[in-house]
Amino acid sequence: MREEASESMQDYLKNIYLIIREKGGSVSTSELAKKMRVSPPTVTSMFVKLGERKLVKYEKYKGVKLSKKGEAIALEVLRHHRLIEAYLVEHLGYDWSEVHEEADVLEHHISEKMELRIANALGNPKFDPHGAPIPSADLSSIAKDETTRLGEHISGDIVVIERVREREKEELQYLAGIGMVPGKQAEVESVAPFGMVTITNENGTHSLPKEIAMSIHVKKI
Amino acid sequence: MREEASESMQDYLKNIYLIIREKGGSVSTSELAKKMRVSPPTVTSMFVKLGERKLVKYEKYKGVKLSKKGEAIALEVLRHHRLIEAYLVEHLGYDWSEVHEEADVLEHHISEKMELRIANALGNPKFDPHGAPIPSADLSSIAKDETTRLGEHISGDIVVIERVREREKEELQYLAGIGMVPGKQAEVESVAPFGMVTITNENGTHSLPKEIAMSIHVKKI
DNA sequence: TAACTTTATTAGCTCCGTCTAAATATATAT
DNA sequence: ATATATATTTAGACGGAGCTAATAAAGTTA
Repeated sequence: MREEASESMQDYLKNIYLIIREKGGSVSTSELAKKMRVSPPTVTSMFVKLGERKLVKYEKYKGVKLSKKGEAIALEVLRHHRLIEAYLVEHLGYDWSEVHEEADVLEHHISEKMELRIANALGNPKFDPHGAPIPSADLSSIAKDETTRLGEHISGDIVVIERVREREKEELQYLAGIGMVPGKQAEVESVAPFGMVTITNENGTHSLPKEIAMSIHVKKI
Repeated sequence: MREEASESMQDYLKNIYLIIREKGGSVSTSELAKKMRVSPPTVTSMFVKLGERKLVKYEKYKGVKLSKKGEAIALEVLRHHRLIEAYLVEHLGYDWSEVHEEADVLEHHISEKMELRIANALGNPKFDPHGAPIPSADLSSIAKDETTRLGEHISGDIVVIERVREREKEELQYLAGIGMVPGKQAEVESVAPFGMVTITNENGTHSLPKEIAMSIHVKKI
């Protein structure tokens, strides 16, 4: 499956998928250029190439959407990424916050066989250590997101953390340090006009900038 | 360390190292081209590039030798390769004969941190599942080869297998099937003039072509 | 040693993924 | 509605790693 796309193409497909899953619609040149830290012309030329290979539907000046095949490749890479993250935490003693870079590389290089063995060793998990859903082996499904963002809540809400989106390692380490990891509870103390959220949990009271609060997926209880 | 060389360069360095370790001297263009399945001009241009980067000493028409730095990179990659092979067998249930391809890819993509964790998980082994020595973490040493080749022995010799060099997966599977794996014993029944070696072990009597017999490292007992 | 064979190098091309600078489309604001 | 600002694409270049065809050096043999 993913052998039909180069490592670089796989990366573009994965990032297109992630952006669309988060905001829907299509992905623009500049959006992707920023996310992948390449120049806009590089993205344009990749859009053309992916379009020719029918991995993407590309309309000039209107961005791309994934084709069925493109989505399958994206899901396969994402499955690898998240399984690897889980494996590194469960079996090699990595910390939750430091698995991302390693997985970002290895996701392109493990075989089908290794994917299977890793999944088995983990008991075919449905979520990775950040709480992100792992696509199923047949790439047919991925758990639907039924969470809200911490940044959308109001004073008094008590929530349980379901997922923390991938961010800089230092930010994740900080969150881990204050107990804001999947499975833990927190109560929203207040929300400042500019979006700063203050919460209290078993570790005390902490304030989080809006952007961070929007990266924390929760369920109200 | 190895970040100073591209994946492709790492591969050349590793293969140069392996050839020199086996036969000494220097490595010729055609030798390496054959081993790596690329054309001779491709090898020549890589020799030039590695020479410029001082990873190799290249003399026109006389092949290459590794520099200190080139050897260190080769050893690092080899350490990765063999640790990964060992890990796949010990922790992910791979068979001895099927780990090579996976390791050949992953050797270039694991981080220092992962190398360390894998080595620890394995108890810092000195040999991989084929019996090949694993370079030490500081790349200063690699176990000296004190074995002979099965193909060098004569009728009546009883040997214990120390190592089976990497070959085609099917060949390794065959050898595993007849009990010719590191740790097992065998007696040399006869050696035909064209080098065919016939041995008897706990699985019965088997004949091996010379080339295979030369890939099996043993110690006489 | 001269002729021939084998091995290695040079020349020049290709594809991939990236870039910058210039041109053009689209979106926004006066 | 026009001018300006922003986003996107086109044009053209580059480095990496590979290839084939042509040339040249080294090695071998008569």
